[in-house]
Amino acid sequence: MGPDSIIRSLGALAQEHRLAAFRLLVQAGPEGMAAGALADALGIPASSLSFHLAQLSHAGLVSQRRVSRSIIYAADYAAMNGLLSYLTENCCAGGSCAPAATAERMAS
Amino acid sequence: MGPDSIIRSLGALAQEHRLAAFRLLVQAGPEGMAAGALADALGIPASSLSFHLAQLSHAGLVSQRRVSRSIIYAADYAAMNGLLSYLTENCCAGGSCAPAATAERMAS
DNA sequence: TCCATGATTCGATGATTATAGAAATATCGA
DNA sequence: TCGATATTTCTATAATCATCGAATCATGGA
Repeated sequence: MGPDSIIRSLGALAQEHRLAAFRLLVQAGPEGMAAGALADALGIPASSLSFHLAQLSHAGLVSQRRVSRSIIYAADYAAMNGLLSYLTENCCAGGSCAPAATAERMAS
Repeated sequence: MGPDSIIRSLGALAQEHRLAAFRLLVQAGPEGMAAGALADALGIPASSLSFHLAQLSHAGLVSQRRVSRSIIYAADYAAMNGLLSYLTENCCAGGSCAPAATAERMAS
């Protein structure tokens, strides 16, 4: 996971609607959510959402599969893992800013 | 740390020169680095770097202090911690994509 | 085949971001 | 005070990004 891919991922999440969409997909779990359901939940036009989903997809943060007429999007946990790993290893002075929440979860 | 601040932080890091600058600052440690030294290391004009540092600063990811004629920038580990915490808690389905690297570091 | 549905692509527009030289500001030493 | 140094602010320009209606594409049912 090179800096280029990291920058694409960061850029993909650095936008109100895309961050919200990704959070919804994470909540939705591996089942994912149809594009239409996402557009409804976010209250934005389908064509706008499609633009944003394309960026998340290009960054590798979401996967998509067609089920009948719907296209179902799902968060890619491995990609998110890669992003967090990069940030932790390269932007954190040897873990000195590893989130406490993660530490706690790891300990339990 | 609300979504607004998170988006600013993500956007601040989602750029080649800014990500590189932030990584250098993390490597530099709490002592930080002068703006000029950063510009040299990155090979970009001072005015361009100043623009980028302003964004990192606005996002709260770096602090600055004047020492004689130089302005020394330093990474803000607490802010980075906040960003990682948010991503882990809101974009990670209950820690299912917590980076292994963090887990290992926590265990040692 | 024809129509309705779910979604993407196209196209135009406005907004934001990146770049970098020139000018301005702040500090220090002579 | 004057000049040199370190940095930022100003200004203009180019490039990228966001929005959304209209047109298009894919699928399934009558």
